[in-house]
Amino acid sequence: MAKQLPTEALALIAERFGVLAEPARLSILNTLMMGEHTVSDLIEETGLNQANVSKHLRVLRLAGYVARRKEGLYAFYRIADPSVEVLCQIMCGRLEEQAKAQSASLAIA
Amino acid sequence: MAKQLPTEALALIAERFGVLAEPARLSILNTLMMGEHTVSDLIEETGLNQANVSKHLRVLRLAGYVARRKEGLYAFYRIADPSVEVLCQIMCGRLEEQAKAQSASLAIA
DNA sequence: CTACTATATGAGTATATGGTAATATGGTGA
DNA sequence: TCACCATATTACCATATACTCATATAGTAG
Repeated sequence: MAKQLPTEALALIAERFGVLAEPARLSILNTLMMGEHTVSDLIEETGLNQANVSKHLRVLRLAGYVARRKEGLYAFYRIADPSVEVLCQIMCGRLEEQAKAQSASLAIA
Repeated sequence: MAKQLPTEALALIAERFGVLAEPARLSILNTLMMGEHTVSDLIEETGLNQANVSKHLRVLRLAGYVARRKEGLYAFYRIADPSVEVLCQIMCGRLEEQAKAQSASLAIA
């Protein structure tokens, strides 16, 4: 089915996954899935501090997951890549299945 | 569409993404997508050393991405979670789109 | 201009993790 | 038993990165 991917491709893919491998960034993305938000909104919603949110947004933006729109003093961020939601849904589905399987095996034992 | 996920769920999801955020592990998974392999096979296919492959396999196994079958001296590993392939395909698709968009914008400039 | 606000960034620190070498484990065969 | 093999694990080091504090940038209002 799949061919061996070249080293560079693997590195790029790993990097993209790495951007999602952070609870803080997932929290930001999760909030943005409900619509466009300013940085201030995100600070409030996620409970993270300002510098932290700003830095994570930078990472997300450089990876192409989110996009920015400036308006006056405010910066509005939004999801720029619809696949984010799909990826998270798949992960959530996996977690649920594994939790179910685990509780089932515990019930047997 | 999506609700705010609890902190614990975010941490778990991040951890799962983190397991995929490693070129070496992706290389192993990529090889396993072509079928069951022994550790020795994987060492040869990926070019990684023995300890390294063994460690990454442990991480993949604990995360539920791969499963192990022992037979005599050999350990056979296989993909245990079909969503791995989907996740990687989505990522590859993103990379291609972004590369296309980037070259297009360069052509304009 | 100054003062204020929202956001971005730089420096420093602490922690996590990948790579490697050495060793341990466990199965096989003489 | 011993020798050998495949795999797993441990210890150590080096690097990467997330968090915090402080500061910079930039827009707005007076």
